[in-house]
Amino acid sequence: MSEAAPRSPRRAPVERQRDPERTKAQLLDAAKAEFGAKGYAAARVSEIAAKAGVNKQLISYYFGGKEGLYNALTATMYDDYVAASEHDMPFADVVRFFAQSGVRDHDLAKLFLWENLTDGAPDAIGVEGQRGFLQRQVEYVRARQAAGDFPADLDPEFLLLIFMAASSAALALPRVVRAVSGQDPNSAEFAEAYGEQLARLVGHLAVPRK
Amino acid sequence: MSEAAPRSPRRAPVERQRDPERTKAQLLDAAKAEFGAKGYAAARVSEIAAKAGVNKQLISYYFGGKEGLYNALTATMYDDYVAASEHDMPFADVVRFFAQSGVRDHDLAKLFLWENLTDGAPDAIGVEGQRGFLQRQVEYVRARQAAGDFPADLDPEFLLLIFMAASSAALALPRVVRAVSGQDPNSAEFAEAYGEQLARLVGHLAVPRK
DNA sequence: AATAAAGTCAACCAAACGTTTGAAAAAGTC
DNA sequence: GACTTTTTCAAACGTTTGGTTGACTTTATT
Repeated sequence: MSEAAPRSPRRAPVERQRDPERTKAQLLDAAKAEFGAKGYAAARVSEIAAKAGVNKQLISYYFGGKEGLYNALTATMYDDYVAASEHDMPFADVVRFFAQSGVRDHDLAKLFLWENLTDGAPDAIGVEGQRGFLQRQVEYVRARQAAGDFPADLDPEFLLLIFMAASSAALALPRVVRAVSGQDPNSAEFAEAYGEQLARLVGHLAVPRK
Repeated sequence: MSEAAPRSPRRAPVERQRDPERTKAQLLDAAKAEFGAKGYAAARVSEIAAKAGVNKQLISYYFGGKEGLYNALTATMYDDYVAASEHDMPFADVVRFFAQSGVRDHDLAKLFLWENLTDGAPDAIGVEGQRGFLQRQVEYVRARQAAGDFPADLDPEFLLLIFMAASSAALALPRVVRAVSGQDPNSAEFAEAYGEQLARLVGHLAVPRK
């Protein structure tokens, strides 16, 4: 082991033993998993720290405690959804997209449901981004309705609500899913089949052309 | 005050100072409110006892602790729903019924959602009653489909899931409701309007007669 | 009336939890 | 290379929480 390897001409990016950015990212990741799985009250900071592989004190150091960590997490929660609002797909596909969000990022989707069920702070952070996203969706539904995708006597706002709620069945009502269909609500197969049925239902709402 | 009132011939039911049944009922009521509002983990037994107006020790005495109380509560949770399954109404009305369950018994409906979101114990109590109720609903949807209320290419099981999830929008996604419609998701007006829209949507799915 | 049983409560306890403290090790600066 | 700041950790702390103990009061039994 005495002969040193020839010094690599291109410096590999230094593997820092200590890296605050990496540590924070690890904590946020672990927090998403823990909060998503158990909700805020049942989540344990020790568990988050263990999952992130760091000392639990760093939660206080970087985020000011459990609550601060939760806030930091939910503040950026809707960015993914907002990013996906640059669509040009038929509404049936949008619904499919929603229905599979539980498969794409299970923890995030569950966190979203916890946040809604708790519904404690009406002035929660990140709501303005969420609101903008939702408003855009409503406008989109309205346009689709004008194009004949939906009957005229249905309100676009309610239509969006109905299909967002319906899309979250696998995560919001897993026990009902199991009892009714016998399938595993978390499986990709179920999400696929469920999204397909939802899309079909949307298709049946189209106003027949004269 | 010396003249005694003429002894009432019909003995009024004795107002007992101590009444285990009444105490238990008060605890169960308070538990439903507390668990429904905050979920199991965030619920506090002291809070439940205070709300019931009794000493918290009685929770251990009668139900064997917090968990026992929760189990006793959820065990009878579906009785109301099961009782309502003696229906003969069109599916649109069933959907309206679902959509307003959050107004009829807000705590119970939220408890149901907590229970689903947690989804910890797959062998939870009371599931057999729930399962029976749901199976009956599926059969009902199937019959309605045969009668032409739904297109043939939609699965009855998925249809039930879709509309159960959609019906719970006000409770499961209150923030989305507020952001999209601006209305108070807990108001009776919203439940009314939302149920109406859901019913209309169901109506549009009916297969046109030849 | 005496006695036993059941019901209720205030005070106390042990465990769990999030946070704080104090110090060590690494990274940055001059 | 010395000095400062940043990052990390282990241990201790104070608080909260669900549960228990033992006494007291009402109800039932004889």
